[in-house]
Amino acid sequence: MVNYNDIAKLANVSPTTVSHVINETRFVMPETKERVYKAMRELKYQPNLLARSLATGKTQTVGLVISDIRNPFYPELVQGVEEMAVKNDYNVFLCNTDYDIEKGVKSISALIKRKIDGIIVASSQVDSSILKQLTDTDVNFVLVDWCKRNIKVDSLYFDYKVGIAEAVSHLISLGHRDIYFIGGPKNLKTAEIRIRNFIDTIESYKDLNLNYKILEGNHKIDGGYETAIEMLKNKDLPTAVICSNDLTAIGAMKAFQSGGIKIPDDISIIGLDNIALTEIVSPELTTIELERYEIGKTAMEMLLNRIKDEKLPRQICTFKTKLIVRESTAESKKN
Amino acid sequence: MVNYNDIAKLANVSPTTVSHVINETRFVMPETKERVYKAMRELKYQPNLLARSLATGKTQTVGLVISDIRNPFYPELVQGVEEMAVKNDYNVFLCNTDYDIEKGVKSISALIKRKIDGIIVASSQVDSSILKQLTDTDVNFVLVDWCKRNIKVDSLYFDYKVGIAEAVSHLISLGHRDIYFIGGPKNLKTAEIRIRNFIDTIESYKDLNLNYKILEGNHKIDGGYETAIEMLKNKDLPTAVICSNDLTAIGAMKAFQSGGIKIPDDISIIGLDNIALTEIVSPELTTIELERYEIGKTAMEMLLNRIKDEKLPRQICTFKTKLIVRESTAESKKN
DNA sequence: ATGAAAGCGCTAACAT
DNA sequence: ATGTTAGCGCTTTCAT
Repeated sequence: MVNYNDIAKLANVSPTTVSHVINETRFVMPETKERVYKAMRELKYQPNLLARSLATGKTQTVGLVISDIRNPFYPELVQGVEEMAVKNDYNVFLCNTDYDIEKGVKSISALIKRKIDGIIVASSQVDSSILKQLTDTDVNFVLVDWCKRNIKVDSLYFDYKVGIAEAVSHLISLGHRDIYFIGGPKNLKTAEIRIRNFIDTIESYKDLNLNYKILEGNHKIDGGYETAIEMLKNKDLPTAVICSNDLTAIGAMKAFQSGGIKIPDDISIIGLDNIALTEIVSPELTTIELERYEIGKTAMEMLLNRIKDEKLPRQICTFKTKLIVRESTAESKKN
Repeated sequence: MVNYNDIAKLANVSPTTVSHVINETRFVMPETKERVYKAMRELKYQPNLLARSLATGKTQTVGLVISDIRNPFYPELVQGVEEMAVKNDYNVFLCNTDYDIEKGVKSISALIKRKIDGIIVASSQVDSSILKQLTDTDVNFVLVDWCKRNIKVDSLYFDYKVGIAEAVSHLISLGHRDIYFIGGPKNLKTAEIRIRNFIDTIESYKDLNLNYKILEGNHKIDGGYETAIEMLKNKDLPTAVICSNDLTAIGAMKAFQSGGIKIPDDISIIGLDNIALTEIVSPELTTIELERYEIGKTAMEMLLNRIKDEKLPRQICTFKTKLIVRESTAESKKN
C-alpha cells in the first residue's frame, strides 16, 4: 500500500507537505505541488480514509436504520438519503431491523463503534430503549416519522392530519356519510396516529352525524383483504373506506371485487402512502401522498446540519400529506 | 473518548492485556480478566473499530453497488445481502449508481478508499471500465447477474434460459403458435440475454413453425404500454406475449385491456421477475421467478469466502429461474 | 515555504 | 502470565 512516505520520497518533500497539497490546507509552491501530484499519479496513490478518520475524528459516514427494505415505504426514502449523502461526500451504512427492536439496538451499537458521524433512524419501531441508547452516547441522530413529538431531538414528521382531513372532506362532498377506517398493526405508533387523526376529523363534522367505525388491519394486503371479507360476511358495508396504508386498501379492494362489489360504484376506497402500486391496480387508487423521497433527502440534510454544528437548536420538519384523487372514489349511491 | 490506556490504568494492567482480553487472543488470568471487564464497564467503553481496522487491515465492511433501490428488482437482493452480512458481523455500504456508469466508478472508488473488505456489484451496468477498476485495485469483489461469462471473476447468474424455455413450452402446450417478445432497453446486457434465450428456444421448435417477433420495451410500465398500443394500432396481435420483465408485462396488459382485449381469453401474457406486483394485478400475472433474495444472500456468502481466502479458485453460481403459472395465460383461441 | 514529531486507538511481534 | 514498543496512514502543532 502506497502512503505519504512513498510519495514524499519520490517527490522529495516531507509527508507533511504531501498532506497539505492533498488537503489544500496551506500554501505550497506550485512547483512542489506539481512534483507531489506527479508522484501520486506515478504511484497510483489511493488515500486511506480510515487513517484520515482516525486522525480527524470524522468518518464522512452515516448510518440509516430502517425496518425492512422490502416494505414499499422505504426504497424512496433510502434513495433520498443516499443521494443527498453522496452529493456531500458521505457514504451510508444501511441497517435493517426486521421490525425487531433488539436488532435495531445492535445495529446502532455497531454504527457507533464504527464512529459514524450520525444516524438516521427511520425504523418506526423506535422505542425508549433505542432513544436512550442514542442519547446516552451523544451520537448525532435524527428521527424520521417517529411519533412522540414532545421529545427534544431532531425529527421529521408526516402530517397525516391534513391528508386524512382532505380524504374525509372529499368523501363527504361526494355524499358519503358512512365511512369506515381500516387501521394498521396495534404496536405501530404511526398507525395509531393515523387512527387518531381520522377520528378527530370525523368528530369535527359532528353536525353531519357521520357514521364511522375503526376496523383492524396489519398494513399488509392480507390484512385488508380479510377485514373486507369480514365486512362482507357481516353485511356491514359503509359507502366508503379509508385505509391506514395502500396495501391494506388494495387488499380490501380485491376482497370487495371478489364479492361482486363494484369500486367505486358501490363503495369508495382511499389508501395512504401513494406507493407505485396505486397507479397500477384497477381502478387506480385514490390515496394520500407521502413525500418519502423528500423526507429522506431532508433527513440527511438535517443530519448534516447537526453534524456541522452540534449546538444548533433542535430541528423539526413537518411534511404535508395530500390527497391524490384517482378512480377508486365516486359519488355515494345512497343519495 | 475512553481507550485502552484508560482501561489499563484503572485495571492496573498494560494496554496489551486489555487488547488480549477483548480479543481473547492469549491467555489472561481470570482475575486480571475480571478487573479489565470491570474497568470497561465502569468507563462504558466502546471499541473504536476504525483504529482496529487501521491496525489489522480489515474493516468488516462491504460495499453493495446497485442501480436504483426504487427498482423493484433490488429490495429483496439488498435484504439478502444485508442479512447475511450482519449475521457475519459485517456492515454494508449501499451505493446507487442511478444507471450511470460514471457514478458507479465514483462509488467504487469511494468504497476502496474506505478500505472495505469487498464489493458486490449488482448494478447490471457493469462495463469494462468498472471491471478494469475492480481488477486494477485487486479489491475482492463478486458480480451479480452480469453477462459476460467468459471472464475470470467470481460471479452469480440467473439462468434465464430455463425459465424462458418453460414459458415457451407452457404456451405451446396451450396451443399458442404466435408468440411475441417485448424486450428491454438496448443497452442492458441482461435484456439482451433474455431476448437471445427467447429466440434460441423458439428456434429449437422449428418443426412447429412458430411465428414470432421481437418488439422493443424499456423495462418500465410505460414501455410495455406503448408497445402494446402500437400492436393494437397495427392490428398485429399474436395469441401470446412474453415480456422481458414484469413491469413491461403489466404495462402491456393495461394497454390490451383498455383496447377491449381480454386477458387471458384473447391473449396470454407472461412476465419475468416475479415482483410482488404480479400477484396484485388482475388477472394475476404468469411470470418467471427470479430468486432475488437468494442471489443476494449467496453473493454475500461468496464474497465472504473470497475474503477468507483470496487464493480460492474462481466461484460461479447459477440460479435456476422457473415459470410460475397464474391467471394471465390460457388456451389459445385460434384452435 | 517547508519539515519534524507527536498523536488518533488499536494490534502484534518480541521480551521477560 | 504480562509488558514494551513499534507500527497502521493520516493530521496538525510547533519550529525554522
